[in-house]
Amino acid sequence: MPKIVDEQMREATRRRIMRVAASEFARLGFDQANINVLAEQAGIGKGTIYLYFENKRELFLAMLRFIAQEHLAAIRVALAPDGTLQQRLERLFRAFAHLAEEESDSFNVSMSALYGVNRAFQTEATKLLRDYVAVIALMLEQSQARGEIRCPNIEATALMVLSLTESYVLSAKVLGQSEAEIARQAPAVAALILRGIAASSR
Amino acid sequence: MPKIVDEQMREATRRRIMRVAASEFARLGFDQANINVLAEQAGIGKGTIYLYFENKRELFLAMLRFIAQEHLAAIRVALAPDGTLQQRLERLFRAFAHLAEEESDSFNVSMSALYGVNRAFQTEATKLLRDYVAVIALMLEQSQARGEIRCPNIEATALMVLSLTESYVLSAKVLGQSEAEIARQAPAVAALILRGIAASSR
Amino acid sequence: MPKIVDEQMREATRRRIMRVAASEFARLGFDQANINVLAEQAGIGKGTIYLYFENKRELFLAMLRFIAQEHLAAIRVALAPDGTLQQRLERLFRAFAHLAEEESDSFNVSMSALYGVNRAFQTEATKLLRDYVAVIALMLEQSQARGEIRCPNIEATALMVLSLTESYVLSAKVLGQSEAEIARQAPAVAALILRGIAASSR
Amino acid sequence: MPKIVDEQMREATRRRIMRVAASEFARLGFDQANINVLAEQAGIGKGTIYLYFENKRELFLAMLRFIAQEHLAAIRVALAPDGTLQQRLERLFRAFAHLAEEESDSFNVSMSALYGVNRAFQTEATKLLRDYVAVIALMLEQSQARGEIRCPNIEATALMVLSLTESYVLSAKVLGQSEAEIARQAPAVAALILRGIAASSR
DNA sequence: GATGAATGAGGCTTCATTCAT
DNA sequence: GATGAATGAAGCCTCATTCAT
Repeated sequence: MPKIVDEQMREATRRRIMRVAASEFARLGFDQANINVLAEQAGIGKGTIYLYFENKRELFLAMLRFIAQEHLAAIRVALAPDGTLQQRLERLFRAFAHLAEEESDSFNVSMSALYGVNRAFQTEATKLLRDYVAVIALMLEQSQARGEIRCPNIEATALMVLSLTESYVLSAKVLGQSEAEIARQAPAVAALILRGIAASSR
Repeated sequence: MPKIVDEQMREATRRRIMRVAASEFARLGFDQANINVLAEQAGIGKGTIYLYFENKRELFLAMLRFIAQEHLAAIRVALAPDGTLQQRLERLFRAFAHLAEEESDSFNVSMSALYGVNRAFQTEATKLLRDYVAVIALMLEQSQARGEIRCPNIEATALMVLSLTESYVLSAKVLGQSEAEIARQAPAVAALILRGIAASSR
Repeated sequence: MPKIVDEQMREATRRRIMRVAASEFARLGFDQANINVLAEQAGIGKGTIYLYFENKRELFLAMLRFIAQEHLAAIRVALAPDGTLQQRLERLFRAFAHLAEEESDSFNVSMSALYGVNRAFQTEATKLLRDYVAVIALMLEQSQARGEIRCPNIEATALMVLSLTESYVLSAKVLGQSEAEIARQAPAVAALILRGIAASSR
Repeated sequence: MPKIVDEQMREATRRRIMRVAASEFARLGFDQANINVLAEQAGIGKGTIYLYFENKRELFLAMLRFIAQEHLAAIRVALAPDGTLQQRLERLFRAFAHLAEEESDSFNVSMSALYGVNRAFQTEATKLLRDYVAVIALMLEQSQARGEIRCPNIEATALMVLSLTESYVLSAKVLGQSEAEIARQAPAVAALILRGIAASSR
């Protein structure tokens, strides 16, 4: 029995559904997104989705976790312990700018889940937010260990870093700036953050 | 004819509906919010809502504009030209922290419209975002005229101020911090912003 | 007390409502016609209609009887005992052609009530149909008394006269003929009927 | 795949819906007819109707075309080139009398669409009216070719034949005559028409 | 008497979900 | 396992009617 192949097939289909779901949910929001259309775009039958996900809500949550993992992976790469903190922050900013442009679907869905009103998903979104904060906190701890900064409240600072980075990118996008334009502001934003950290530690 | 009284009555009802609508839309999102429930909570008949608003969408937009005005008024008060720029930024931050706590419904709805995925309202939300940015830009211009700062790109800086303030409050709230806790961070955040402005102007 | 004037006023308003009702019912049908619009067109308040008619249905029926009376009056004039039967039939045909053109609202409403599916009004419509038939039957009796025709079944013949005349005009109108074009066919149709009567009496 | 069977099933359901629709629309008219009731009577779920027809209006139109086809078929049979023109006209009259009795639902709906006020369907109804006229015109042409009649305006004459036949049957029915009673008048009506044609051709 | 703001029953339609094939 | 035809709950909105002014 080609058990492994089947398992791979199954996982591939799961991902295809989630990929399409991200696109549709980003385009229309949770309620307006249509399972039938989604199935059609994934090239499978309506009923098939229910063989992979219990219901629409669970599909949404699975997709949310899936893209959060992808984003976290991208963030981890950006925050690799190469170079100065300033450089790492710049890479983080550019990573977000890139996600917002290249993975705008998943970026939008993610933002919407975090800051959107749909309380049905707030619990899950908060968990994801904590994951993001944790990754950044890890970087700050490393920098502190290296003596680059002195930071009394790592968690709050990590949150500050995340929220500034994220929301700056988002606002810039809403106002119509291109990825290149946004990326160009990386040094300034990174510097802003660094000084902020320095300031708040006094 | 008690024309004036009637007009006041009508406006009062309009506002009651929008207030309830803000609550429901904040709790459930646009699609899940139910006009029947909304009417019930406003203490009026189902059909009555349609005497005040053309349809659900128009009600949402009217409510959005209404709370944006209220928030803008609060922001203008916070940014009154008293004290130093640092102090004005602190007041701005506290004003947002206060809105997020006391007017959490309208704050959530507003955030959701700005950053949520519901593209149906993106055009309107962008307009409102520009209003917020304009008010902050005005303050920056005043500060520049006074020689407090030197700021090559007022608009971009205003956006930075807004997005940092807003998203910091939002994230802190999502992570469970109280208004008092958040407000305590006002000086640090304001300082962060100020240094950021100084940094980016060099 | 200006009782009489008031009574005249009241009757005038009643007629104005019915006139507007005929127009709206003809344009949209019973269900699609809107009482609010109707009131507006009649220049009175929504509630006022209910001071003159118990409800929408009763308004429709009253209007139906009212226009039937008008049409019957026109038919009686056309069938005045002047000239030959052929001439009277021609006048009848032209009267219908004229009604269909000049009073197309009431003509349509009338036809619709008679032949439309809305069984809610069929009883009343049947009564009116009998009135029409009776007027024509009277003419046939007069003609028979004068020896113009010999007609074993007056009622059936009257029905035949009415239905041919009416439906011919209606069909011609549906196919886009003008009143003048239709009226030109009066002699032919009258002759057709006359020969038909002669034929069926043998 | 049982493609053919499925296709037959689908067509059967489509027809069952249209049959029930004819009944309900005939009983209540377009607006008063209720999709829920209709579905219940067809023994299917509410939503199922929308798998077969886009909306209520389209269902009505489809039904209208469907019964028009059936009636046209019956008319064509009646007008088969057997016997004299008088005989063919008698068969036409009896066919209508039969339809009015046996298929009273579809007959009523058809009449209502043709002569009712619901302008929403007037365009379609006019098309159908032209089809009826065309079939009769064909017969008249054949008769003319055979030298049975001389008819300068075939179309107008066909319309005359149709409207007399149709409306005579309809009126008789409204006045409560049975199919048998109506059918008995076939020779008289046919003769009437024939003489009419002869008269108008002179 | 006249008005029109308020009401809420009612209906079309959508769409997540099921289940027989 | 995959499918999609069928389902029916749910919701927006209209409009005839009422009634306080």
